[in-house]
Amino acid sequence: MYSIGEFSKITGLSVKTLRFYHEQGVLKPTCVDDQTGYRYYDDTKIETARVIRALRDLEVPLDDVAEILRSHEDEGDVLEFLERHRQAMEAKLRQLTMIRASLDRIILQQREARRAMQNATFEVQEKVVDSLLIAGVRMQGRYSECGKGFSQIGRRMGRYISGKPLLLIYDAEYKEDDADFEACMPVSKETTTEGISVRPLAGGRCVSLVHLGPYEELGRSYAKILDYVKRKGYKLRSPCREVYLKGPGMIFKGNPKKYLTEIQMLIEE
Amino acid sequence: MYSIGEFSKITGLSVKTLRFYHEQGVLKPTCVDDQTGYRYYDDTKIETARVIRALRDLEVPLDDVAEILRSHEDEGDVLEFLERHRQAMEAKLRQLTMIRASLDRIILQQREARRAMQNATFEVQEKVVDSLLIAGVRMQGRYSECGKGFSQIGRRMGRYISGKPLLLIYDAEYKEDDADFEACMPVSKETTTEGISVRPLAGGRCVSLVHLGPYEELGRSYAKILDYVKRKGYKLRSPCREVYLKGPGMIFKGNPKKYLTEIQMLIEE
DNA sequence: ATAGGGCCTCCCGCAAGGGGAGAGTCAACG
DNA sequence: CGTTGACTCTCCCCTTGCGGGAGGCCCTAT
Repeated sequence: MYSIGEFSKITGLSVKTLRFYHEQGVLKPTCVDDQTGYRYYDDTKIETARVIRALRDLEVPLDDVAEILRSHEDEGDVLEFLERHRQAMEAKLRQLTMIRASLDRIILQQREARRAMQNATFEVQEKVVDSLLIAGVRMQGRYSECGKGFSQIGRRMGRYISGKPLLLIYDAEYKEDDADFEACMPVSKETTTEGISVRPLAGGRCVSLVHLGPYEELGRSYAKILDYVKRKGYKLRSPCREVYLKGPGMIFKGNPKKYLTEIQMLIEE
Repeated sequence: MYSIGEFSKITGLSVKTLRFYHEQGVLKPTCVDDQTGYRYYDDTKIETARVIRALRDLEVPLDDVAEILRSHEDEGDVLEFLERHRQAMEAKLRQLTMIRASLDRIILQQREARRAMQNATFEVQEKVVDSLLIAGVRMQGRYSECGKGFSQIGRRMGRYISGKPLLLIYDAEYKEDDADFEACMPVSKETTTEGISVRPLAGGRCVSLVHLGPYEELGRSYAKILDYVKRKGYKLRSPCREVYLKGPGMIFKGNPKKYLTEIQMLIEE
């Protein structure tokens, strides 16, 4: 017979834990001294303790452990128990996997936003953009409505999004209330989804300007880039693009004064 | 201004949760009526509530949420916070993955044991065993020591184990104290590991007998199978094999009277 | 006799709320 | 103006699986 301290050293379960297991009826001492209340364990309890440890290491709830130990005679019950527990673990695992994926997306997004902030010159530049596969939702109305389109794409294509959201603007002139535009996300996989157009978007030479500040002040940057285009005598190819390098994130709305938006206007060569 | 019930419907956070968040200082009402203690929230709190929801959905601890909201000005801090949180989630995920793998192994083992119990005839049979890839630890001493070898293989090769443990017995005659044997596990991948020999084990025609009962009684079945071999005039090929169809499991020691052990003796053709 | 360690019970704490009791408040309806 | 039903308040206990500590009893050795 072992005292609780000795038994604790043998099994690796803390004294507190052993008392708790006694209270819960999971692992009862072989005998308890009436006078002193001292708990004593014998050798057969070592095996029981090992079983409990094994099950707890598998994160089986203590109540279930107790039940397993009670109906231990029939090994078939245990199998079904374990299968149910596996289901539970699997569910947790799926949830954690999704959380990790979300975190990865958010972190990547933040990192890119930070890099974009460092690289931005806030001057008109000429560059070549690659063609890329996009998923888009064409909309009419106010630009402020475009969030709906982005979230629709996010819900349907979440796993395949591979870049910054962008807006294609089909109007030749600025319209406030009845604009014609398309909310787009670069995607890595060509899937067919109702209401969402997945297709390649052609690249080419373009003039580009990164705008720092809230969307209401985009007009200032448009003026700057259009002035540049006019001086150079370039001919524009519709639609014009806005790439949201840094905007309201998935968690924080952020500070609009720090939003970064790249205006891209493709030109004919 | 919204009452707590209205705000609850707007944000999807329960009234209880809102009161709790107030108590924890995570989301304070815009004002509280001195007389009645009623909490009132304004529109700006909706955004805060959304942020909290987003972070809680990512299982960020409430204390961290509070800290994030306090130091919300600097978005860089948030990024590091999220990276740390990702680490934590990753650790949990790894643990869960290991638990799931263990559960899978145990469940599969139990299922196979059950099937083996149903299929066993307890008569000597002749059959052909396939060759299979094994990981083995050669040992000298008592058979009861073989558990060490199996657990060593389990620790090193856990992921690749693809079948029942088996023992190769190199002695020509029965030895008690100084037996020469090898604890083996079928594995799916040929890896090199110190102290463990991974190699293919040749198959072939063999006589086989499934033994039901504790290992101490194996002698009875050995007598039976050797008698059969002698009557048939077969010539045996060393080593002899014991396959542990059902023995002490990873959780339960089980009932030795229900242990199933298959004795396989390969014969020359 | 006393000192030191071991053991006992009882209570509080953790994370993130849920459930409910008992009492006070608000808004609408007759 | 009174009442009623819905709403809200605080306070307390519950969850899981223990850990920490207080205050007190027990055992053995010197």
